[in-house]
Amino acid sequence: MKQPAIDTAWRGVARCDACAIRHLALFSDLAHEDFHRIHLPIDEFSLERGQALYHRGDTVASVFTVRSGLIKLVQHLPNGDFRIVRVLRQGDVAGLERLNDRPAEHDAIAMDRVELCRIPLGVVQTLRDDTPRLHRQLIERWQRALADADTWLTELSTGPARTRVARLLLHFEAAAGGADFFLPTREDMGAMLGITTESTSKVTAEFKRQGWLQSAEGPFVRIDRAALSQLTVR
Amino acid sequence: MKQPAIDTAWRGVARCDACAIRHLALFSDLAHEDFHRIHLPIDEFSLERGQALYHRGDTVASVFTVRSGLIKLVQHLPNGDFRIVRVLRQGDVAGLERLNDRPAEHDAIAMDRVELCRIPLGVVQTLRDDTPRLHRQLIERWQRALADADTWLTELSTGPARTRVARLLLHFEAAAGGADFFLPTREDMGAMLGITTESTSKVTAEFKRQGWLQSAEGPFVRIDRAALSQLTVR
DNA sequence: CGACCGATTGAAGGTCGTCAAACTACGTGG
DNA sequence: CCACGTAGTTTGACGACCTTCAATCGGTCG
Repeated sequence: MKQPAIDTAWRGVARCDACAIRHLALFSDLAHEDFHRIHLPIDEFSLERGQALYHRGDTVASVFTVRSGLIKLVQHLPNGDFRIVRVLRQGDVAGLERLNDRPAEHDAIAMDRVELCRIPLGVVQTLRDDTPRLHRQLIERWQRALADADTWLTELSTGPARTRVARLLLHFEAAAGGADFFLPTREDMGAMLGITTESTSKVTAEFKRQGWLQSAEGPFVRIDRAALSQLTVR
Repeated sequence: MKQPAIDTAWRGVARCDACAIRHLALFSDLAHEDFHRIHLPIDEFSLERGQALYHRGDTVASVFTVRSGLIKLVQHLPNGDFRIVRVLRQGDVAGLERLNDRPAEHDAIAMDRVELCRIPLGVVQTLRDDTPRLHRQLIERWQRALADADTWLTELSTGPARTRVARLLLHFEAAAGGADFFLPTREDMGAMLGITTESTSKVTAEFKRQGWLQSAEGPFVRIDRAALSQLTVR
């Protein structure tokens, strides 16, 4: 379960100004000239499912941008319980709290194959104070993370199990832009919803029998949005 | 239930540099000269229990500092369910999202008598870009709000009801610096914990019978920290 | 093939939600 | 001063839902 943490396939120094997901990334608003001020290397790498990007308490000198795949932020309780408090996807930044010189607050674990960029803290810190555009982006990220957190509490941790699962599926579908999406393990879904793995399995199995949840290519699924929406109101 | 929102006892223009809780407030790091740059009036006012500071969707041109009392941030679901996603106390800032020109994301309601300062957005915005100290404070607040949100999800929305109530009580006591603290209504506690008012009442009543929760002066209570801590581990 | 991991299913028991009633504290008005 | 109304708390009975424990199944990888 516990991985030694980050040390994986290196993919070479990234060229941010030619980045394919630049419009989503932290540096989306930077002007061309701003990139000349980046001296420190930004490299691309990837993680396999289950590998840790960092652990709670770590003080790595980087933040990370998710290029593809899903990262779960996990928080543990002294008694062994744990919850997934947030899921990061394409364009999100992992390790924002490091910008304040605080140790990481969660374990960050890959939910499937994940591609990332490592951005040295120094790069962000120097750019932040000079370029209002980056600055605005950072605030924006913070804002979004907080709004997400509230949504999770309100929508995904409230009501009976079937309702929560339905909301989670609708959420993932919406985040994928309405397309087929990656269905997490039952254990992970349970940890997001505050219910057991078994309960999650029973509900998803029922949804499949009803035809409201169908598997598509690979680990992807598709849902009957209308049917599941019904479950969220009652 | 629904209050017309903010319009109450005005207490006069506040003098921030002489503020009694300045060390806790948003402007704590500002130098004396910075205060001369504040032209817009900052006024003090208060709310009674149940009154709204603002509602979801509002676009008031202010943020607010809590001088005393407790403010709950409430989020509603289409089906009528709702959760309290955070509680603001002395020194906290309400309406941070307004700094990004976003409408308020919650209903902000006084849990008891609350004293506040209204800070016009303009004041914060102009100071923010010039003074790194205020800037750091803002990031700091954001960070804390996010950490709080995660804690609530992990500790207060996980496990059986008695465990959650125990954790909530310990939380409130810790936030009060170990002193006697204000015990919210059962309904509010339930809305924080994701359980019903009745369940909350049954648990707190049992705690009282056990002597783990005793009422002190007025609406205040005191707890047996050791006993309640036991409940959080099992 | 055999081991392992995750998903599924079932049975049993406990917890919690629902519904309803009684009780307390408090403020209003007769 | 007391009656009454209101709002919040407590309590109980009952049933639904969820957790727990355990077994089985399916697929993947060595």
